[in-house]
Amino acid sequence: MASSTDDTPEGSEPSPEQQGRGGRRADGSRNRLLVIDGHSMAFRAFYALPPENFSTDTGQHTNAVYGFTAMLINLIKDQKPSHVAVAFDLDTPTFRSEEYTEYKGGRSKTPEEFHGQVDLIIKVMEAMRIPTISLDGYEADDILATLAYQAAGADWDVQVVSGDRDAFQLVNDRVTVLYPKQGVTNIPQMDAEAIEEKYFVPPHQYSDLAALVGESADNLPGVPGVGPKTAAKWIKLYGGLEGILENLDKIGGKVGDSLRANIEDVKRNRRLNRLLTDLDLPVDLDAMVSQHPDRSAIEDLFDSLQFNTLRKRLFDLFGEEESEEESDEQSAPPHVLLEEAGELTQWFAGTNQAQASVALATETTGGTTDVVGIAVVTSSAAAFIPLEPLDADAEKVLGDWLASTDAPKIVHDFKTVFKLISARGLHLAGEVDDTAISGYLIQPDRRSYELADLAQYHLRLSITASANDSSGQQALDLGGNDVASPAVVAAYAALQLSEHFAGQLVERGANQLLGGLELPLAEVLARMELTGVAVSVEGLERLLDDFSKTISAAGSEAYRIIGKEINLGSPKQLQTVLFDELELPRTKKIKTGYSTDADALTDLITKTGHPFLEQLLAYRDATKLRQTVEGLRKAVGDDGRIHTTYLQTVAATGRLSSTNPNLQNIPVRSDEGRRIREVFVVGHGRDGNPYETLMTADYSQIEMRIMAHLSGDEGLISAFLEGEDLHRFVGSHIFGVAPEDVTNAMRSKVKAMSYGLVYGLSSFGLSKQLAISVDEARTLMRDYFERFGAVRDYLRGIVEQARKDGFTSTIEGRRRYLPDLSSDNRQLREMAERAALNAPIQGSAADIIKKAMLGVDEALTQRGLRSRMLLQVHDELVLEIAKGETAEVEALVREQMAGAADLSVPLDVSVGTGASWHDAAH
DNA sequence: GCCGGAACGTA
DNA sequence: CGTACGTTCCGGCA
Repeated sequence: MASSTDDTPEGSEPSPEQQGRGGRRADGSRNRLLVIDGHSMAFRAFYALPPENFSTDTGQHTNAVYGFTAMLINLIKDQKPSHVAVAFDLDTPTFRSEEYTEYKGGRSKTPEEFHGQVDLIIKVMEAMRIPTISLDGYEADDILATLAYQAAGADWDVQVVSGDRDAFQLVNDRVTVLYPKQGVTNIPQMDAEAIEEKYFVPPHQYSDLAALVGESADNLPGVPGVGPKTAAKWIKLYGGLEGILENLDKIGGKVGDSLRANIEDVKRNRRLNRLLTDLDLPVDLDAMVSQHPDRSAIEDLFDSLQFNTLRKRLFDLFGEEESEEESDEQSAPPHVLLEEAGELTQWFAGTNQAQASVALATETTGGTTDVVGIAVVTSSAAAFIPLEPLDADAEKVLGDWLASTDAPKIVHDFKTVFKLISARGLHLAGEVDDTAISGYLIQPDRRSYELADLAQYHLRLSITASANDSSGQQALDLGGNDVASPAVVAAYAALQLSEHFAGQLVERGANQLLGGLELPLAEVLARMELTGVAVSVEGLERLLDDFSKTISAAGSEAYRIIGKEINLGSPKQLQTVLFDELELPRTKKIKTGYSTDADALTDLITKTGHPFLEQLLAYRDATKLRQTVEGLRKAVGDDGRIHTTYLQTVAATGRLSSTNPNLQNIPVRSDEGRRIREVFVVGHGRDGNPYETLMTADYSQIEMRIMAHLSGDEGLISAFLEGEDLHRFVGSHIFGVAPEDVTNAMRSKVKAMSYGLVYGLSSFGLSKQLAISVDEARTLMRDYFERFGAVRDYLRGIVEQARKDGFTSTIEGRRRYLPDLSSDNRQLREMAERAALNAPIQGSAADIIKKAMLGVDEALTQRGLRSRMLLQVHDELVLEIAKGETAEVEALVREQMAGAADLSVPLDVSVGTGASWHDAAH
């Protein structure tokens, strides 16, 4: 606890001008209370920051929360209060509104975007351990006044933060008001002098002045014709409002008449604007002592609010004490150093069969990361094995243990660990848990599965440095704890986490998903990543040239047309040219103005035919392609292959994602784009032997098949059983024509709708996509559901069930939690509903191809084939086929992919081969 | 230097 | 007012 706020300085020097011993801190300085009018400052923040720039991806606006929190952090930093509290109004009537029903009337309705933000601010305050106070029947201002009165009485300094001028009456030599001038960053201090300068009266008479002048914010009309100057003159002359009332008849002129005519209003104003200082508050001053934030609560909350910079600023503010406070928790369990074969053998024998958590100590130099040591922690022992140096015998003992399937291991991020140690020729097996994956299965929509984050969240355990980022200098010092400690801590944390997760995995029925699918898949993915895919560097360079030519041609033509050079990659500059200078019709509105995306531009072309648009689109296309190619060229490794990284814990539905580079979004839809697939080619083995061909194998219409299976719709199922063109089949039923009479237009409508259903498409969305009227779209959907009613029932049931359970499930039992299904924010709720429609389908497809990958890998290994899997693109696998293995591999791939799930419809797999990815497509 | 927004590639 | 991703560029802000 922060000792600086200890307010009982017993044993220390007594203060000279004691008014009460509570008024002093231990170091002799006065206590300083910061109290904030929550609502008024939340509103200020709300209007200072545009709501559209501050919202979570679930649609909750956070501008007021952000602004409020930022303001608070700044205030704490600048003012260094020893005590902090925030007061809020309640929605209930106050004595003011009871007396005067129009009180604060005439205010425009609270904007929709403000909704829910006060609750969030209160949550932030809880996480920051700052008391929030509200009192039935009273306003926040009265609470502020009471607190200011109490604190000043105890000889504290008080700062009242409020956007309400009534607070000025509280100012005295102990109390100042921080009154925001504009926004929430500019909050000047109003002391007695400042108030007198501005309103010509001392603070204790401000309320008299306000009663005369009126306060429009509170809907309190004053005396017409009387402004601050006149009011101040009277106040000075008669010593205050009381004196004025006694001398009413002496005041001459028109304003005097006006005053007499409105004197009841003035009296009422004065009654209403007097703040109460004698409330019975549920919290006393000592409870407001400034505390460190609840770190894990802040982490959770700021995660969901998507506040990243604020999080840092907040922790920086409390930074020093933080590390001190938690240093105990961060220390590694005591561990032994194992350096010789004998020591290793003995230690591992001692921990035989116990689940052992393994973590690496690594060192990164010039972009490459090397393993420098391995930490092993069990429930009863901990060891660290430095790899540099490690003699051959000892390395053999270690290698055998790591590779042993009989030695159960817990790892965090198995795939990365597997890849790192494989660079040293070591193999990792026997894994029984990967805490990153467990964490993901339990909570698939987390932002991060970093060990430190999970440990903090689930265990309230703080670990500072991750095992992976010991700095170079320390890493060399293998004798000390510098390298060992973070790795041992990491292994320790993973062990604790694994225990913590075990029960939850069982509860959720996720054990099979972990042990039977994700864990073995992690190793398959690791090998795919290590293998990489061969590319033709010359091919990439040729494309770079070609696309560059297109870019400069389209660019200069575009510049010629508009008569100047702008940055065609800047939507902002484009907006100026298109809508201000060329005066083209406005497109759909976006946050920053009007859209210039491809849809909007195409639309403009049909409307105006302006030649600039065509060049712009060509320029955009070509730059996008060049970017892709450029990214690929930079990613080619020394082995002439591109090694992507698959992320197994990112997509909330259970899909993989691919990064660095992303090989799951290589163009395929346009001719020019497909040229990029030509540079992905068949390559050589590590032994230098060439492979024979690439093979692609993909599921056709897997999502619609899953939809047919899950819904049990007889019509859809028979479509797949008959093996007919799905969209033609569906089209023939909806439009009531023979399959062969389904036109292309009909087919594409049906296709769009079928896929749209998987995403929770509305008739509005469908109409936009197909450029038809909403009416026509609605009819189309009605006909569709009339014919395939079980689909509609299924989709409805999904959302209902999910609302009841709180989650959706895939065919393998993978869950996605959707708490927003019961949100009272419509936008949030509808987003969650669409996610609920999609998650079981997209997720089941992910389950299926993951199972297929395990099957294919296993079959390849079992048959001793050299052919290998290279890529996965959601419903497609790319393999590299060794000489003479084409037929056998094709057969096994078909078998494994088709057999990966037992659905009520067949899983159709199409396979192609060729020298390039493009040629292998079918 | 960081971060959000816009745009666009894939399934 | 259609789900799930990753990357790049721009421009405002610190």
